[in-house]
Amino acid sequence: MVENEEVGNYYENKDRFYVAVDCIIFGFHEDELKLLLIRRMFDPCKGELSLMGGFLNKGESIEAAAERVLQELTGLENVFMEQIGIFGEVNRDPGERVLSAAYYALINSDDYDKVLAESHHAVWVPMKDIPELIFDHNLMVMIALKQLKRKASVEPIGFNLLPQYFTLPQLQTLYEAIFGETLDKRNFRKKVLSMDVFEKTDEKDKSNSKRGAFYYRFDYDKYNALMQNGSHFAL
Amino acid sequence: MVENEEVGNYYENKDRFYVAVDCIIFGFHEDELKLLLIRRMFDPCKGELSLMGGFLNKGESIEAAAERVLQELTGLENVFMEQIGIFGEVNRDPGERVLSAAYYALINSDDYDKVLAESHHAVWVPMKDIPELIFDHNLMVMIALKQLKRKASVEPIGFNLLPQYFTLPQLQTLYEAIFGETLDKRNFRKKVLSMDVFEKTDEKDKSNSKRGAFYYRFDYDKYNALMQNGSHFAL
DNA sequence: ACAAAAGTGTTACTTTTACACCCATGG
DNA sequence: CCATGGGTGTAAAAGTAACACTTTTGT
Repeated sequence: MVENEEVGNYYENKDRFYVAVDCIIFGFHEDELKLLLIRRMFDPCKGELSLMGGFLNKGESIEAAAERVLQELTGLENVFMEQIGIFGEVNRDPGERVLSAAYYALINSDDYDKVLAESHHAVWVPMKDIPELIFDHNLMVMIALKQLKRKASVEPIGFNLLPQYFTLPQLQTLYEAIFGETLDKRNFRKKVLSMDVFEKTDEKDKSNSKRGAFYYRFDYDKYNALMQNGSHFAL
Repeated sequence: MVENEEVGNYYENKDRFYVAVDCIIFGFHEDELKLLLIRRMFDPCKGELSLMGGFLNKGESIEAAAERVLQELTGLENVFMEQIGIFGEVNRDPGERVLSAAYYALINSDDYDKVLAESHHAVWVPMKDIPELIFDHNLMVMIALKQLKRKASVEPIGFNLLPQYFTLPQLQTLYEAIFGETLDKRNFRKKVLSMDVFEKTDEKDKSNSKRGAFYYRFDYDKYNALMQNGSHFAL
């Protein structure tokens, strides 16, 4: 018995579902990897912490919805985002059946619209202090972190969490935070610099030491050129 | 202006969407990696090739829907499946707006319900000969293959494509098919056997040579035990 | 006897890890 | 002048990649 042999009315009497997007927004501040969460001032789960989310609209692609939701909280556009999947357990949202497409985003935690974020009661929470969140948001965070680790070990996406100019000690601390392990200073620098996609500047950051550490910037052009030729990035 | 400050009726007047699941079903036969596709005997796109799909039902998790769809075609249960993401471009399905969650599955291409598959006009197509499929199914296939490669290099999932008993030459051919590159016989065997999760039998497969190759089987218990102790699989 | 696939070790090379001291500067 | 973080090279170890001949057996 092949149910589909019927003709026409293919979409008739199929069920339709609410679809949300939720954003796992990573930032890096005070040597820690953090998430931008919101304190919900609305039901369901008023007063609790959750990821920033929103509903998918008619005529809007899922990716566009994720970008819109991120922008509604941070004012940012053209941010590095990656889908981690759709979450569709029947009772994940106790209020109504809602499917949720989760995306993680990497932002520079100095450079976003703080007033806008404030209006959503947003707070930065260090990864190691993430409390219980609503629904299946803790699961989403766990998977996002796993995917971030994997991706960061294979593509230079960490820079999205730093300002344009950054020092090597900063970069190392960032990667230590992402991978959750300490790295050898000399080996780290050796590897990073051997990629030849960093441009050293003459400026120094003296906020962390008397001597000061040189600022570098990531050279996207060099990087793209290398990628053409089958090179491979790995940290 | 924070749109969400309103109370109650949270889900009111949000849009609802059709949600489908599509299965990228991998098999391995005649030294080739293949996909199980269906010739559509129904609209839209009647007569064309597509992935096996189906609509998500009320009260059914997305994962359950994927398992059901796979079973509708193959009769199989408890199959290795993994989500590759949700596809939500507005016009991906020209008939109606439908979101689709894509899953890939690994099955043993000798062991499924062929009559059932036949009734859906299913055909095995070698990966290298995949023609143009409907909608965004080619994109899904591409991403599934990428994910399969990555996963296979880090977890022993290839066995799902083979019968319980298999020979090392078979195993090697499989991995060559997955990765799309030839592997050194001695290095391959060395690595595989060094993992100590294979049990050699006394039986030989003589279908490919006069001498015959010993059958092995994958020992899931040994594997799980090793994984507990922080070991790491990689091919 | 021979064709055809199965099976088997060693060496060079590349990558990864471990490790300790001097430098520059503001206070 | 000294405390603090920034910067630098080398050697051992592990892992990966390259490579050729012998074995078995059905025809």
